[in-house]
Amino acid sequence: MTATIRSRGELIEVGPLQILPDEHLVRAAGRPLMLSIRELRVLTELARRSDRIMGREELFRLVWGREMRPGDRSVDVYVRKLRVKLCEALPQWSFIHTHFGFGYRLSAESSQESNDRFTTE
Amino acid sequence: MTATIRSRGELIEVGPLQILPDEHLVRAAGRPLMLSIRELRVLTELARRSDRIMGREELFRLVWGREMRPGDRSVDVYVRKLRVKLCEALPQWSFIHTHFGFGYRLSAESSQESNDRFTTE
DNA sequence: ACGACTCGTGATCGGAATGTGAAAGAGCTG
DNA sequence: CAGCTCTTTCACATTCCGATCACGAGTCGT
Repeated sequence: MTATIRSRGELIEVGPLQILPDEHLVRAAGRPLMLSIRELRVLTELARRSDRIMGREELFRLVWGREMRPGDRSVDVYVRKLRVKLCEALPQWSFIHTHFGFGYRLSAESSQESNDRFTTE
Repeated sequence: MTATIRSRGELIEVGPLQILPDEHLVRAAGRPLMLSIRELRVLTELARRSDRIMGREELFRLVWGREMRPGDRSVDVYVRKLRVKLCEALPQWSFIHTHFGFGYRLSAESSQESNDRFTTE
């Protein structure tokens, strides 16, 4: 293998994340992330609609290819798994944001720029 | 370079606020605001009639879908919640103005009248 | 100034939505 | 089969929201 990065197919960039769905590859600041198939699919669908809120049902339909049964927590579980791996790779960033009652939103936000409002103490 | 924001459905703009009711999303100077369902509904109804005074009863009817009982302070409470979040996001701006005895009015007014255009990265 | 009414604001409470860890099930490989 | 990884499901913990209350501050009429 050469060191040349040849990216075929779709490339989705969200902040320091590079997602190449067709190559089953995600890079966090250049470093490859080890994701399972489901994890990759969930992240990909979220990334395709980054900065927008995605309902659980919609996300489930896109990833699992069928309707979500009421009470199904699969989406939450995989969001959790992704958060853990993303936080391990890029601790100062947060990516998957919960919108209570609606769903999730993928946006690259660094903790540095968003935490400057608490000046007390 | 910001990617094109694909926004479907209604878009209401009030100064530096972008409200997308169908996406359950509000942007303050481009940054997403975390609002609850009720908060979003109240802000949306106010924004649909921006620069006009809206009575509590009318606002309550539109958001809650029923008649307001006398002494109900729900509208006030949610106006308060919205003010807090809007002020956190855009301290230089004031949006929800009280008209004593009548109701509230949504208008984007900047306290720094000079040159403070909101920066759009 | 006084009282009556309106509004601001923090607090509480129950229920619901979400976070989280782990067990159980399914599939794959040697 | 034995061991592994991934997926699904479950149970419990935690957080959040919405409704309401209480009290203080503000506003208006007299």
